[in-house]
Amino acid sequence: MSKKNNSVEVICPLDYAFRRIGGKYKGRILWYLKSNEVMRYGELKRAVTDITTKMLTQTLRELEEDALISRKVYHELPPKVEYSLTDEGAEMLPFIDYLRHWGAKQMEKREMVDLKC
Amino acid sequence: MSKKNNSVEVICPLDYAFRRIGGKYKGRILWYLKSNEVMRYGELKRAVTDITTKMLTQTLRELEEDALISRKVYHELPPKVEYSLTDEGAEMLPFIDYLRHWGAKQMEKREMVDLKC
DNA sequence: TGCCCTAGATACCAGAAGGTTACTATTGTT
DNA sequence: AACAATAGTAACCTTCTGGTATCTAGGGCA
Repeated sequence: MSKKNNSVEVICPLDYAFRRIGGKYKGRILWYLKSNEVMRYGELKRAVTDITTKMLTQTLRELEEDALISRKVYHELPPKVEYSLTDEGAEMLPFIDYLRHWGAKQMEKREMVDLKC
Repeated sequence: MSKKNNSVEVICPLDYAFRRIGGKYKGRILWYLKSNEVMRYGELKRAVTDITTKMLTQTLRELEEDALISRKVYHELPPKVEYSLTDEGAEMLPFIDYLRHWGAKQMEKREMVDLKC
């Protein structure tokens, strides 16, 4: 998320992992990419209903920097950019699945309404 | 984390789950509780080396509100309070394990120093 | 009497994360 | 000539998260 590249970072792996997949939209983006193999910028924008272009771009850049997704630019007009999971990103899927199910179960228990996302 | 109890919350289970276990120290606290069965406030304070009393108390309250840990007060002097995982909290452990290992692997790949926490 | 212990509470503050709005380039279409 | 479509940028502002510092109760102990 943030990048304090001053000297050697000594941190807890759990914190590190959380920072890499935390953030308001990262989980959902990875999730959508799982189901769709490859998605264009606009498709993602429509999928993550409440995201703004600023946040989408920013989040995609962070995920790319972290090697969880890859970005393929087609030099065409109008522009076309495709996003897909990398192998490292795909490794996060079991974990995302687990969290989704757990979250859904908890929400049910609390009678919260599940916005199927 | 935050509680905006205005009307019915309609959210994505993934977001919901992230909010419940996100936060700077939640993962680590759950992790320590896993290894120790039950821990006192002061023990946790010493375990989570960089946490302040404010953040520890706040985080414990949130975890308790979310039913991930339980809090047992002994009415003694000096005070004694024990924290332990609930069943729901224990359900998070596989996920925490997964994240920890993934984080450790990634850190190794990036030659970062693992502060064993 | 004053200091230590435990398990916090409280007020105030800084910085990070995220939101809003407007703007960009380039080509095809009407 | 104006507009649509795509994939963004940039400046600015607000909110949220976490940090700092100080204070609490109530008994044991020197």
